[in-house]
Amino acid sequence: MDTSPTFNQLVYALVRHIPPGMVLNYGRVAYLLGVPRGARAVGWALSLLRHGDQGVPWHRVVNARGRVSIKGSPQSAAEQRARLEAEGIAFDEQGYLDMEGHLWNPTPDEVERILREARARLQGQ
DNA sequence: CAATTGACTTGAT
DNA sequence: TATCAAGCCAATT
Repeated sequence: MDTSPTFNQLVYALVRHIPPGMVLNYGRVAYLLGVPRGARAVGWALSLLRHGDQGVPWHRVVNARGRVSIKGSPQSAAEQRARLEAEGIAFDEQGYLDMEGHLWNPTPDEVERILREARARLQGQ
């Protein structure tokens, strides 16, 4: 059996560490996980949380253009925006937020630590 | 195992 | 700024 963590599990592990009031875009999450072009897969992973987010602050992940990017569920998109605004992130009249001032930028060390403990915790599940 | 699915990204128009 | 086409990816069918 392959007990190594799936990509999705690592996505959740990293996203769980995004501080309130900070955001990350899909592409950056993928990059930090070592899959530079896996942005789309990150979106897929987060979409699976639709039925229960299990403490994963999915609302802190937006697209590279700085906008909420949830398709198919207007209510979920509205919820994401509301959660971000509740954390102090403002949106302009066109729905863009300030990525420049709220982009979470963890040190490589921190990312490595997060992933290491995630692997240890998920090992053999 | 091939096709399908999306909360993606970039570059061009 | 809005659209569109391509390229990419893990998970699901």
